[in-house]
Amino acid sequence: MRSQETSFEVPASRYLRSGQFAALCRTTKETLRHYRDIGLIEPAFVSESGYAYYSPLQLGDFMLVSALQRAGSSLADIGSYLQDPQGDQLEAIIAEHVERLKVECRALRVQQRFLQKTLDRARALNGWREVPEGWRIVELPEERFFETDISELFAGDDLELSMLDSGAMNQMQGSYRVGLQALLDGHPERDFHLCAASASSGGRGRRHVRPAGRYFQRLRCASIDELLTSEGTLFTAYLELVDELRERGLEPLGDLYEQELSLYTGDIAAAAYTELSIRVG
Amino acid sequence: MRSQETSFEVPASRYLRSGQFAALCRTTKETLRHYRDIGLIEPAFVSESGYAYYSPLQLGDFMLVSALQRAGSSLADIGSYLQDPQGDQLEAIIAEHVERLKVECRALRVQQRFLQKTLDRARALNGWREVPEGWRIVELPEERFFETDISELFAGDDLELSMLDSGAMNQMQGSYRVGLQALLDGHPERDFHLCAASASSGGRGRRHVRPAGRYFQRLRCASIDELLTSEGTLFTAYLELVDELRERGLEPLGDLYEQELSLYTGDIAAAAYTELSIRVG
DNA sequence: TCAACGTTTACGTAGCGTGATCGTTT
DNA sequence: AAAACGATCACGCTACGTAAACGTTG
Repeated sequence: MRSQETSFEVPASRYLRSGQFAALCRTTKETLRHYRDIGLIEPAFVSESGYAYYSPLQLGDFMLVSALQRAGSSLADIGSYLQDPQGDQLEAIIAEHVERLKVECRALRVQQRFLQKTLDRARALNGWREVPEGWRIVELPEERFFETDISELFAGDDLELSMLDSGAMNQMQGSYRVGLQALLDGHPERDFHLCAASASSGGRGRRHVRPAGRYFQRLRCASIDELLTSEGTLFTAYLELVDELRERGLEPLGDLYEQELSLYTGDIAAAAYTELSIRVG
Repeated sequence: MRSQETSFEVPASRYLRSGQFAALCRTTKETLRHYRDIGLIEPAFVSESGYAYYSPLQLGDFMLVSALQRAGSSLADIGSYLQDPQGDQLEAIIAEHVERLKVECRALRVQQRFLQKTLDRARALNGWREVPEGWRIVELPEERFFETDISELFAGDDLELSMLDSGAMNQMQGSYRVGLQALLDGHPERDFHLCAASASSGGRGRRHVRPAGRYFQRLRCASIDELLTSEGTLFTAYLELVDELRERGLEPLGDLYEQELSLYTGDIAAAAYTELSIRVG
């Protein structure tokens, strides 16, 4: 347990065996062994019995490798960069990868927001299980968001897909607002808005505030078939909602909000759940 | 090019072929095909000729899949979750993965800082190429950082490794401060500090400000052998620096700062570069 | 008719994980 | 002497990528 070819005594206590070093790097022995096999990170020395010993300083090497790896380099590439650590090549590579990591970090935050929203919708849909009647009255706090007027979409003949390109990430979860007056007039399509809690910088949406208050809330289950076929009568469900309100002696006091609750849209015939909310007296 | 079994006419223009949908998802056709093979994301319908058509709505599915995947799920698991989108299982899974993404996002930022620092060090080391004399006088701005007193480490017999466990990430890049008086007394080890620009919340380090001014800067190249063997004379290089200053008629006016510039520590015999800075009149 | 695009099949690849078997350290 | 740890070898696995051969669309 002592280095043979070096000129000095190695204080053994300062070196780590593969398992310990793996724990320090928060990885496994096998990964370290793989790196040895391809000549990426060699142990500081190897004992006569074949045990590999690493210096704690080599944690820096491992961090460099794993950072470059997550930034998209192959282990082979990383190995060749490390052959000449002083070269400009490594410098350029790192500079590029710092940028990539920034981008990936932003993407991660977007994905996290997406999952959080999906989770919220799943919980909301689960919540409706305890309301077999399909409606309820709830107190909602004030909420602020950005919105885009998409009334024009219903004027033309076919759906404009270009909007999916930019900002599609945040707007995939459908969330809509219909102006109260247009709703009462029987023409919801004339004041129809897409709501998004996108980043404050994104898009040219306008701010909107949904006031706090008592809301009549209703679960709506619409098949995609219905949505695709009912060209003229796309909004009948909205109009029926107004009738339903009056039957119960409730007066609509504000705009109508619709929130998608569906999770999986792969099956084209699957049901699409949405939550309708409208402020009442 | 018309769906056979559905009861309504499909407006073909609203569906995307595999390549288009792949572009929308920012992935490749092959990935989509793989997902078809394992039954993860099926196309909305398949034409008689065998072409797969996807609905733009399915972008949501793809995003859910890729978000869960990056959070650590296998495609097989994701597939079984999606079998029952309403179940509590998916809800629990997502909740867990939101947490994992948060953690990974923090780790990514740490890795990015690490790469940035590595890049800075590489550039600094490259900069010394144009200074063959090995020293120069530079103007440095004020800099603030946190530091930990590690004088005790040099009192005991062997190096304390426990500090590597917590906060090792930010402290791997060696950056040290030696008090001027201790330096002039010939005992640098009595006032020795580890500097780290860690997150403001991290650790119980104390703040320190390096004042702006004219600094005498010197590149030092020490072999790891030297660092490991020279138990008592670990700091001779510091003391020689003070002599060197006086020979040039310069008076040391502040603490000594040492900054690691080495990139690759894997080879035990490799040289370790550090940059010494001390304020002068 | 041609370019661009699509599908299927078969096989290849990177970065490890998983035993099984054996030796080492404490 | 036992339990924990480590090494080596061979094979397996996931999530795709690639090449070939051929059909489809505009």
